[in-house]
Amino acid sequence: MVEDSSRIAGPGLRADARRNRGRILVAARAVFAEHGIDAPMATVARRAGVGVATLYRRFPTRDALVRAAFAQQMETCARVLTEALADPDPWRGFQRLFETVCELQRKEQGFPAAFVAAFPGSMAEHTQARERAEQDLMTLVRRAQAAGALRADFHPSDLAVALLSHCGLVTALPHDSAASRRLVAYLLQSFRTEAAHGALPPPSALSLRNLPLEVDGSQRQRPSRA
Amino acid sequence: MVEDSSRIAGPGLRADARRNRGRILVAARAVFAEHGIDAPMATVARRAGVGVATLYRRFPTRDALVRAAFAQQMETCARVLTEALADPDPWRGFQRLFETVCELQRKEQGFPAAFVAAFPGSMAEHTQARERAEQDLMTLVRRAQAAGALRADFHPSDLAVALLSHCGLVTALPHDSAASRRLVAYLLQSFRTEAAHGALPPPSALSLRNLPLEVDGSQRQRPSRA
DNA sequence: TCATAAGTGGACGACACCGTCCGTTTGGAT
DNA sequence: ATCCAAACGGACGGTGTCGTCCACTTATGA
Repeated sequence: MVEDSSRIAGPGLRADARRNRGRILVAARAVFAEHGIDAPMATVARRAGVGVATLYRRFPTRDALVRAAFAQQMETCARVLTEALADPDPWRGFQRLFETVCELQRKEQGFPAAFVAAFPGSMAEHTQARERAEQDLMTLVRRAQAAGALRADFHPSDLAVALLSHCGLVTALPHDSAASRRLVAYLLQSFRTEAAHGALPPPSALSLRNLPLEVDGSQRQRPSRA
Repeated sequence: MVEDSSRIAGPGLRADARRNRGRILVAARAVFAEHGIDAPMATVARRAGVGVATLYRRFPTRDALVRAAFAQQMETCARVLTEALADPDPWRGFQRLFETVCELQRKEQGFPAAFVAAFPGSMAEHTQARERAEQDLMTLVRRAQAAGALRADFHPSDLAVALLSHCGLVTALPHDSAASRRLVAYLLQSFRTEAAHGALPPPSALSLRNLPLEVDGSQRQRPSRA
């Protein structure tokens, strides 16, 4: 533990540079949460109190910034998976894993978009960590199934499906945590073996006509433009 | 039925104008499906074989274009709801409603984004239709609950939650219909009273490391920018 | 056939974001 | 105290989208 905050916020950097790097990451999370994952780089820079050049020098591409900004959350996910694996009750581990990741997505507003965007190729560095994670997940799933708690036809990819759909929900309704909780509860119940139809969290206040979204032109989109 | 295609494609318009209007709507659906809901207006115009001015004259805002482009799908949703209400078996009606809307979201690629974007305020014109839809939905839900098929603590807003999360999923994985089907099946099962854990459709090919998404800068986002 | 109003298309100015270049400032080692 | 490489910030040219304006074309009714 010789290098302390150095590792998280950049080693071999001059003191001021390291400080700025940290500020940028904080600002990035805030801005991404507020304006979506592709807010102008300049906005992040301004919020961090640095010039654009500094931002670009530290993070050459938006992708690099996004990844760095949410690396901590990604690590949390991995840690939670490890903890889940360590739980003597595999179903409880599985449940906590899912609930915790969803809670993270709900709370860290910019995270869901980053989460979805992070799945793709690139991220070559993390490939190994990912492979490990996938192994762990498979083990957890098998154990929970062997314990008779997780339905036998549950497939590990179902977790990704569930997490991605939850991402979509919290992106559409960033402030309706009731909705998120409901979805999580429903999904967990459908993953269980027995229809242990327990009590659900309270429903969302959502109705077909009252939805807290704006309509202005700029909206969520997909890949390239033209 | 005096005015025929006039109503769908613009009344009181000159013949050529009406034709162009139709072309624009077709082009818009295609472009939105391919490039996301905020592809450049010029792209739509080019694809439709008209000038930008024509596009803007007919649809002053992107929002108007989106709404018009997917009005048909919205109407389909409403029709399906009516059909569901007419089904003697309320649970089957409910199930078909959910499955059909999800199928529509899956097939009409641009539709999910439009669906999410359409919920918000504006749309004042359709408010009445919406209120009607909400009434119908509540009736359907109550009937299905009375029949003992839909769990008693199901809340109408849960349908919106389910649909929105499904939107998120198909937006993230536009080509993985297996994932969509799985989610639909899981949700329907968790809505049922008895844990009639029937067979699920085949799982998605999704894994933690292999995901068919791109990473380039332009990404899904939320409302305003700065 | 003709008159004309409705319709059309592309050029154009305004604007926002991107990412780099460069002159200035500053941390930290001697 | 001095020095310089590292770090900084803002200005700037490039690019792409928006939405309007206007001169030209065409459908339609007399």
